[in-house]
Amino acid sequence: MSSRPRGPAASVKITDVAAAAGVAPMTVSRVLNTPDRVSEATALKVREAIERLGYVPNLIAGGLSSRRSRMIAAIVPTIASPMFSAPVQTFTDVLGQAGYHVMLGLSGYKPDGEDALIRAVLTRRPDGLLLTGASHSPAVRRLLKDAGVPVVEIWDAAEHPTDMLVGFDHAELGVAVADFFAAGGHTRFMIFAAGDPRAAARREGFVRRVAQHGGTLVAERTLPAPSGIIDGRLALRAVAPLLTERTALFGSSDNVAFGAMEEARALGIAVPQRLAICGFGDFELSRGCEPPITTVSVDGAEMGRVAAENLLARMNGRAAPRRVLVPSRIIERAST
Amino acid sequence: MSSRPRGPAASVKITDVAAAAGVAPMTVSRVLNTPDRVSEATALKVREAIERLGYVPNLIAGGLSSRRSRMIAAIVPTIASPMFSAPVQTFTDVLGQAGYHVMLGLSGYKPDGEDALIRAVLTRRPDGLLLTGASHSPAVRRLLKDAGVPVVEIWDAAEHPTDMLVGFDHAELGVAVADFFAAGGHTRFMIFAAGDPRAAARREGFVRRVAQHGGTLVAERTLPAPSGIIDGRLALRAVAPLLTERTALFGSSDNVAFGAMEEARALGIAVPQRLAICGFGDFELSRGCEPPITTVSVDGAEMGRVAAENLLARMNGRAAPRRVLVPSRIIERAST
DNA sequence: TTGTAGGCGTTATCAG
DNA sequence: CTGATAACGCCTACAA
Repeated sequence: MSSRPRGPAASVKITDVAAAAGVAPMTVSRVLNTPDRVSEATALKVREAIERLGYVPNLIAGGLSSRRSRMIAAIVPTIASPMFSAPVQTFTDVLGQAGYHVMLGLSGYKPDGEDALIRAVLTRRPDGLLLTGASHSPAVRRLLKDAGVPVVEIWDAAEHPTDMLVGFDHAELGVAVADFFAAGGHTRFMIFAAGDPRAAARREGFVRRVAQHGGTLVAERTLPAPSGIIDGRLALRAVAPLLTERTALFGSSDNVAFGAMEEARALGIAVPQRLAICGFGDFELSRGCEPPITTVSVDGAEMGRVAAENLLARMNGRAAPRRVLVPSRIIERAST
Repeated sequence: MSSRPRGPAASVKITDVAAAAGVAPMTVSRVLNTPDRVSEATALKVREAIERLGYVPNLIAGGLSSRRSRMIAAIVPTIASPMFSAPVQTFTDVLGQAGYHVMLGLSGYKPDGEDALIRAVLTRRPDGLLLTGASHSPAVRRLLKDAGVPVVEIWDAAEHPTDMLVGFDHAELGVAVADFFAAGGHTRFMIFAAGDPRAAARREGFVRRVAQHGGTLVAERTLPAPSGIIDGRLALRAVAPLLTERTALFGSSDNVAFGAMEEARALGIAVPQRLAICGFGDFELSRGCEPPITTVSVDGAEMGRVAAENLLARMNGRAAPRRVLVPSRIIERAST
């Protein structure tokens, strides 16, 4: 570990600016943080000095003193999927505009990845936390409560969120897709579900409802998380021999659905005549491919935006809803 | 702005642990940061106290004191594209394992987005910076030099990087694609290029080489950045009337190439017979679709990994290469 | 191997 | 509206 000699500008501190402007350090601080509490004349002097010296405030010091880090941690399984990159993108944008920075935590899909990450992240004293899903270890829940940090959970709809939640019910969504297929006259069903808890919930709802409709679950495959196009292709290839009659497939994501569709084409299985396909996520792919794929749309970007706004409200001492359910809806396209 | 009363655990500080363990605060610090300089016996006592009190170290305070924030800022245009989400993903993973956290900065595609972001981010005194591309405003270059922070630039191959660079030459890559098409006997060419500087460089190399081969540039379209599947479809539809003879198309990304291919199918234009298509990025889509699309592979994940490692080397006082060129290669598939 | 003193750069608080 | 003072919680540097 080498020590860290910094360049000239980084060593300019608030006292230097204060001296140069002929005011107290506290006045410089005010110019930066609460400009309306400073006379225009002194503010001008101070800003000139800041500019001239190339002063870059040190928010580490500021954070220690004020006990507000102005940082938010966002913990998602991965940003490789639009499922999570979309909310993180808008979350970061909205908070950035409010002067907050986002620390990115990637927990992967191992259940214990999150624990260590949250523990590590709390070390930075974030002013708020974005978590994915609402099922966390008891240790984590206690840690979060002790830390007293506002938390917003997305992509899930637990009855009792840790703190705040912006999400939807995956099982319900699975039910809706089963109903949609049944309304289309389907009696034979398949599902390709990824191994993560949320995909499992969608599967559970779907399978349960299929049974209620008296339908036949011809086959189901569990895919790795996160699952992709190739996973969808392989899964379809594996179940292809069972596709003797008209069947409805619910894919774990639009990528999976697309992969299944491409493999069906390669195998000469007609979509939607012999195989009807519904995806999940409304990725650009599902409406850009040919034929476009029916999917369940949940607005990830919107989830990120609302999560950011609720967190901001909370951090500014305002109230924020504990539980926001975002709408999900089936977008019917040519694949069904 | 409300003040921030924290829970019980957050108020436990190193002095509390020290008292509970019957040692000096400095000893607790050593147990945490340089365990080998502490006897096993005291380390045990301290760890027990940490556990019992639920102590969560405050890295803000530690950072102020040590002048090392253990944070790295990663600034990319967006994480909505695999182009950038892949390197950010591995970058974050590798640094996370080394005890660093990544602050995410999304600069968009407006040229001035980066300036403000870098300025804001330096305020946190990051120990290192990841930037996208190597063309930054003079103001930024000066700011970075003054800050004395290690910087690694990815996705580009400027002759004189700001500090370190892990990338490749986009113009050269455009040339290679033109050569590849020419070797396939093509004489008519098209390109769909996004508006960002790197896509523009690929276009420049491609167009230049096409001319050198005496080929005809039948058409070109500039797409918005970031461009997607739909952009590719629309662009192809616009130029379709010109596709009277066998033509080779270079797309700005695999998404664009895929969009073009789907639109061609919809219009009854045979791929690859009448229209040969090469994409860029080797996204999963290009090898998962039917037919799979020829593409230029650049390993974004690898770029992120190397960038992280070089930054780590530098931060630990070791030497790191100024300029690493990662290989790009054309992966030939059925679309050409 | 462990402890002591002092300061990192800023802001809350109170006084003027 | 402006200033003085005292933390914020930890680590560097030195000493024992």
